[in-house]
Amino acid sequence: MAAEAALISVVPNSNPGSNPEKRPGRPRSDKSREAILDATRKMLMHTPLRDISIEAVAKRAGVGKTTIYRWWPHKAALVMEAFLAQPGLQNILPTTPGADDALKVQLEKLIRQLRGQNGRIVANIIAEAQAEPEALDLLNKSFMNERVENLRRHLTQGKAEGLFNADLDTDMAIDQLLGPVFYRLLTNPEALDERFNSHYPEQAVNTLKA
Amino acid sequence: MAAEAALISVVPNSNPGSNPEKRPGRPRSDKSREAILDATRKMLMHTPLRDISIEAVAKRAGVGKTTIYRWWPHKAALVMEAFLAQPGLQNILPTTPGADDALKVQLEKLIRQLRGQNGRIVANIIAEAQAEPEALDLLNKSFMNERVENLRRHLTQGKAEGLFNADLDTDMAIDQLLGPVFYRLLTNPEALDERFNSHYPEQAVNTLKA
Amino acid sequence: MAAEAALISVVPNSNPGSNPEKRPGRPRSDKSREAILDATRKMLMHTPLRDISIEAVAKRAGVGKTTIYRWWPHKAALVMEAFLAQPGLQNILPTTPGADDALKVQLEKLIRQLRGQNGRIVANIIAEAQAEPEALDLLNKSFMNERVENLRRHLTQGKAEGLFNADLDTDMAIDQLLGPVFYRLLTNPEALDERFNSHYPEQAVNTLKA
Amino acid sequence: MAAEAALISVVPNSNPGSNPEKRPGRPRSDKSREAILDATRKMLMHTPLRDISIEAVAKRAGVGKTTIYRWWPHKAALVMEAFLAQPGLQNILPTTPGADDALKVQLEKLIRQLRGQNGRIVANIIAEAQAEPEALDLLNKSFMNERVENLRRHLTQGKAEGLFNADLDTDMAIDQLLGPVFYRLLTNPEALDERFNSHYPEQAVNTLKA
DNA sequence: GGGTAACCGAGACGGTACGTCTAGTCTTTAA
DNA sequence: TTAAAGACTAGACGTACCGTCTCGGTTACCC
Repeated sequence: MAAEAALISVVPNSNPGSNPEKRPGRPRSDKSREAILDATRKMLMHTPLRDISIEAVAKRAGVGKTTIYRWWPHKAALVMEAFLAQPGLQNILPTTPGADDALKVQLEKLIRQLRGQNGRIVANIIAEAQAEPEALDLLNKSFMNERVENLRRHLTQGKAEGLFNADLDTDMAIDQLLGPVFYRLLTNPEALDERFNSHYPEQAVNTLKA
Repeated sequence: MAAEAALISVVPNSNPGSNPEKRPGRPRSDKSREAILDATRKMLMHTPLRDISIEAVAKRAGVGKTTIYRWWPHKAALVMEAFLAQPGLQNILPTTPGADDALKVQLEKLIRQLRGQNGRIVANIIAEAQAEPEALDLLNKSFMNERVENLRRHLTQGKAEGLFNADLDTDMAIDQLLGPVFYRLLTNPEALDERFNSHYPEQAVNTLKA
Repeated sequence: MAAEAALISVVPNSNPGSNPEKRPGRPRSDKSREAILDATRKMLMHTPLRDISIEAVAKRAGVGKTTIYRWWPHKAALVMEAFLAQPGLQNILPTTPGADDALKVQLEKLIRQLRGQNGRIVANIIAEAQAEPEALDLLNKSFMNERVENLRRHLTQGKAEGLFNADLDTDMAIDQLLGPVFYRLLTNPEALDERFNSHYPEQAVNTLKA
Repeated sequence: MAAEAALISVVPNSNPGSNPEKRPGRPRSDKSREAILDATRKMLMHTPLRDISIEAVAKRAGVGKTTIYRWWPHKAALVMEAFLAQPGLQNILPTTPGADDALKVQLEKLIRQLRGQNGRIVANIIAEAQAEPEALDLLNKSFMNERVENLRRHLTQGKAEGLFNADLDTDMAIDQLLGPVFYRLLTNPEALDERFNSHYPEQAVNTLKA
């Protein structure tokens, strides 16, 4: 739910008005919107993002191209909405007592989310974002930030508790935790395997300890 | 020179035979080859990889499109050869006494190489490689591996010397060192700044210490 | 006008609906249509059909290639429409009293139309049609048939009047009249000269007489 | 045999010198020559002339492209030699007593030669020749002329015998006989059928009679 | 028997055009 | 009045051939 809200606030024009339908003119077709997102989702299953064209999405959705261009500024925005609005990508975490355990749980959850199909899609979104600076922002806002902030919270707490060294650079520590995961995702995705998932969080968090 | 050799062995057909020219037919034109790589290099200076077309490279190089397609299977392969065969990307490192210092020096060198223009290009190559599995291999073989192997050597040595914990997973440790660098490169390139360069290698290597 | 109508009914999609424009979406651009036909006509003046490329037509007309491919299935179809829709190719004949004179007039008119530039174009269309069976149909429907039918009418009438032998095979007689004209056009175009025009119709029609 | 001689004298460079092999250098390879003509013939069986490329002929014949370009100036020249040098295309006619019968026999022979596969090829050659003036000459010299001259001989004889009107224009009469055949071949090849063969020569020759 | 000349195959070269696809924009009708 | 449909210009894609060229070699003749 948090994800949904964040997404909506991020994708411009996604919901044209907060008040329920007060604007003049023909209203947006929800059928088209769903058809577009559906088509996108289905194509993401078996096609690299690079090879998905607005044109193809429009054709598959039975919709004019303009309808897509009106509501989403980039392919990246469309894909992000289609992708993130699916179940299993929310970042709801159980509350755990220790800051170190919380970090580990967060990392495990992330790795699990990035394995297989979904991982490929995220990798492709990151790739796409290299040529579309706005998309990079969108990616950070709709996917990265909540993970980052969660890590930051626990790191700060851990520093306060003396679990981690007080002069540890928090931003850098966050990147030390997340970096290896995305590095594998992008340069050697098969290495993001079960073994990695069961050892990496432990080793990564422990090396940060005071 | 090591880079050159590695590259040649990696790009298929780049050197058609190891014995000096025994094949029939008109031999490959070195002039064209250079013109193509030159044109590619120049376009990389000011254009995002996504917006560089084979067509444009051919035109700028004064060469037929076929000549490019004959020798390079992808845009990624072409770009990789053009980019990596330039000076300043070799990974020649001064020999340093301690394994920990050696690791830091390697990381600093890498960060310096990935800042600015070159960093954008590498990021774009990684992005391109997401849709072209062969290109990912090529990237690993021609750029990543020498860095990785260098780190591995020093990590192994460090473990032998008791500098690092003996049961540290070396592969994972390598990714812990490299991951954050590429993670920033891809998701927040401005963060790959001077400050990062002067603190990250120290902090990263130290957290690995026994 | 008859030619125009015939042509339109023959070229598929040329007029997308018989009712005057009720479909959604942007309507076909008449400006583009005219520009394309114009460009084609102008290129036909000085270039053999074989050397006219769709690409060049598009460029000269200031039009996207797709627009041409959307509306014309072949180069032959395009050329045929461009060529036949020009003035001087309609087959309006003065009514003459005798069937034999009518035949002569029709042949003279045809020979005059096929001399010079226009003849070359028709010859090229016939040539093009050898590799494109659809184009052969189109040629027959839009150019040949009206001449053929006119000849048939007068031959039938002539047979009824006893001017020609009653058991003359009409189809064959038509080909006996037209054949030599096209034969010269294709194998010896210079022979389609003034002398031929002033003697052939007379001799051809007379040999058919009872 | 006459055909062979005529052809050789027509295709330039086909026999590089009149004296039998006195020149220095490696002599022309007859094996390659045959392979090229064979390959061409085989491709003509099932491919429209337009879609036969020199490149493909060379590959099929196991021959360098240059070898073809060295000896034949056009595709049309190559095809003409390949096609005409096959059996069944010589125009050897039994001597018949009457000039009118001789004409009929010549026409029947021609129609039989132009039915089916061979007819398509001739049509394609005529088509090709529209864009290649030299080829038109070659076609006339190597195929048309002997038929034309045969018709002329018999027409002249017939006029002398009083069988045909003395002031009949011979050239025009020739075209009246041949025209319809080629006209059907090019614009309506299915009409070149058995029925046509059994009626046309009779009707055509008879209409010429005094 | 060495030199020279013309041939041969292979195949790379700079080009042109193909017909398709996609990007974004523009111009209608439908709601 | 806005949405949606679909035609528009522009231009890259990767492929097929064009006709030319440059190799290493071969096969004759000529001295």
